[in-house]
Amino acid sequence: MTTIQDVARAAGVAASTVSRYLNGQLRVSPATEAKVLEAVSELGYVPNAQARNLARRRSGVIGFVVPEISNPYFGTIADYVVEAVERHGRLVLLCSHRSQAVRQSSYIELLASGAIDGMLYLGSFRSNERLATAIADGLAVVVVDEPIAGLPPVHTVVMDDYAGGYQATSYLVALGHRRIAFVSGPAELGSVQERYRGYSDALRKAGIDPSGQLSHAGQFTEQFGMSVLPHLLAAAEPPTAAFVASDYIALGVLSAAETHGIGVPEDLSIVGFDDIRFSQYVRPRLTTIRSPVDRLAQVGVELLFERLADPEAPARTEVLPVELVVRESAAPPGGREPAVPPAGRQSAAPPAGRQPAVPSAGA
Amino acid sequence: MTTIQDVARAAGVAASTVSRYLNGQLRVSPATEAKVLEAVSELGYVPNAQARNLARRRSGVIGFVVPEISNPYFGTIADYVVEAVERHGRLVLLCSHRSQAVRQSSYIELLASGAIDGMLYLGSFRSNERLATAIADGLAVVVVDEPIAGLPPVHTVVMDDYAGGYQATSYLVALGHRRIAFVSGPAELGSVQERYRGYSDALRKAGIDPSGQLSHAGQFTEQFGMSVLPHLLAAAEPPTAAFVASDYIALGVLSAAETHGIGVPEDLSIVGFDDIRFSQYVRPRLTTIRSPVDRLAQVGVELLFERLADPEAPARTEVLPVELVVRESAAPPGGREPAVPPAGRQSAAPPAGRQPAVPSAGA
DNA sequence: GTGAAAGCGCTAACAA
DNA sequence: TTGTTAGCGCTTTCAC
Repeated sequence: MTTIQDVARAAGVAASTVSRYLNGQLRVSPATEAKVLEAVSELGYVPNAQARNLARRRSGVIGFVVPEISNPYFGTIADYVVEAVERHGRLVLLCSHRSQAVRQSSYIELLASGAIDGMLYLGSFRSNERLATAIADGLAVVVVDEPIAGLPPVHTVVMDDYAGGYQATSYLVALGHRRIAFVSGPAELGSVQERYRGYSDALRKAGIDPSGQLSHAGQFTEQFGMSVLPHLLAAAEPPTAAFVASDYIALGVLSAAETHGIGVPEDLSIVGFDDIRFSQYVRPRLTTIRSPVDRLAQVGVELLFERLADPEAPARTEVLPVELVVRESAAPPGGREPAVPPAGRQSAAPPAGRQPAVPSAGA
Repeated sequence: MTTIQDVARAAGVAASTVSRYLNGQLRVSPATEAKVLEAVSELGYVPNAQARNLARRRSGVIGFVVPEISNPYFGTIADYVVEAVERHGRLVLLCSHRSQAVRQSSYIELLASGAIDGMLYLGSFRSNERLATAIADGLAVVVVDEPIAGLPPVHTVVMDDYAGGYQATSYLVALGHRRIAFVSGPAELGSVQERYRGYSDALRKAGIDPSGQLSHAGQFTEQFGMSVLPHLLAAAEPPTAAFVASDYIALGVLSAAETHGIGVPEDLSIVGFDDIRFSQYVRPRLTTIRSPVDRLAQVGVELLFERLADPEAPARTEVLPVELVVRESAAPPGGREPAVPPAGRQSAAPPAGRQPAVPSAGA
């Protein structure tokens, strides 16, 4: 291994000169520059990352904590995170929730030990006490995608789940549906609650009582979607539509519908959430709410670097707008012609966003 | 930040004692142990990773280089990689091919700089000169999933693509098909070529000339699958089956088939490759070759740690067995009843594996 | 079993 | 512009 000393010696200058030149902190004389450059390429010098990090008191690494990277929704975010982080000249350490580091909550130690400079946290739990402690201790973390309850003020980026729920439901209402089920992931999650709130408000606005509707909460999996369909069909008055607040679940519902001989959208309209890649390949193509995962990652990374640059700045929360993507899985009840022209992407007059905890609601 | 010196002082011992005790290199007297332990928890001491790494001359981090983590096939591997690496007490640095670090080939520098101790390389190129140089320079890398041409001897883990191609094709032949198309990803990839070789040999064994069959190579995407179907249908004598050497492509073919009114498997049988998660949710459920991604990751990580422990050991190549998973997308031609009972998973007498470059072939 | 001391390779004052 | 001098916090000989 060749060190900066070797280079300095070969170039006939001091190590600090080499260091500063290589770090662009110094305009050196052309002569020195030439000598240093030659020595570097001659010796094939590559600065030692550990030594540099020790001296700089940072690691140059950002941790990305995520439930499971095999889920393409998270994987897509990861790709954008890597891209954004590396644009900042740093690297990404991957921590699956399934993994040791996270299970033992030792990802907090990753921060404490300086192995990572900051952390993008994407959790699928309602709350996380150790995370709360870490944030309170001043560790640099940005919460992403799923709001975590009970945390000290912290930079956060989430989708506008409320607006998404509102748009999806309004669209179904506009198509003429009156019995619209709500199917979603774990009921304790903030994102799920927001989507439900949007759904409820859209129903109320149409004079429909949300409490009279079918509602099922489970996991964000196809399996849950498949298992939930029979429950929908078994109702005294089965719904003619469902707002399925996750494309994964929606794909399962679609699959089960085919098995049960239920036509989509003739017998059952479905609007999903997320717009994962597969949603445009299934039949019928899934009408869904597109959430901007690219923005989520970019904004998350930006906030983290802001936090790193200014630990004192007040915590911000960014709520990213979503949009309805009209495809084939929703139509007027009974297979009638569309009452509303579903031309391209459109939004059904979304309300302002997540913030208004109590938007204009009818009984 | 509390340092090991602080702990030593508080415990009334030397820093080296604390260090050795904490690293389990030393049995200390109960009295010292108690004092050290108390000081540690009292002060909330967490060792500084940079300093430790500098002294130890390692980073404790393994790099995982991958085309794009949003692809669930790779994402699944990543989950297993993280798990296996953390079992070894190390961490995983994620490098997408799309990312800066990899595009500039500077992931080589990650190794040279000591930012990572070793690298799991998953590439989707036929060859990579800089990688070859790095390996020749003695950097610790293990090539995974896709063989790379022109590399010095290096630990490698791949699927038994040849056997997979052979099994898939034999199965279609056994069902009674005689016109079996081959659809796959980039023709220059070693894995694709192996699958084709298995396909060809299986055909020859059945007395079918592979050169008389339709063959299309493209990308590993649904889009390519959708675009390829019309070419299949346009043939003078359209194939009654296709070995689609990637589930992604197969999903696209399935989707296009529905659009074109082609029944699967009645009009066209399809066998995929990989057995990605979605393959069991599409209709018809995809009959495919399951490749053991969990094993791939585990073995890859094992080999890397072997390499780290013994840089001199000769390079090994592990070829992982695959298996046919029979579901619904393949049936006898013309929708007749199965000529072969497709009970559960079964394999159609796979030949030995990848190694025999020229297995028993009939004209 | 324990301590003192010498680095690991780099950066960052402070001088010159 | 360049060199000198201290460390960064930990591990690891080598004595005791």
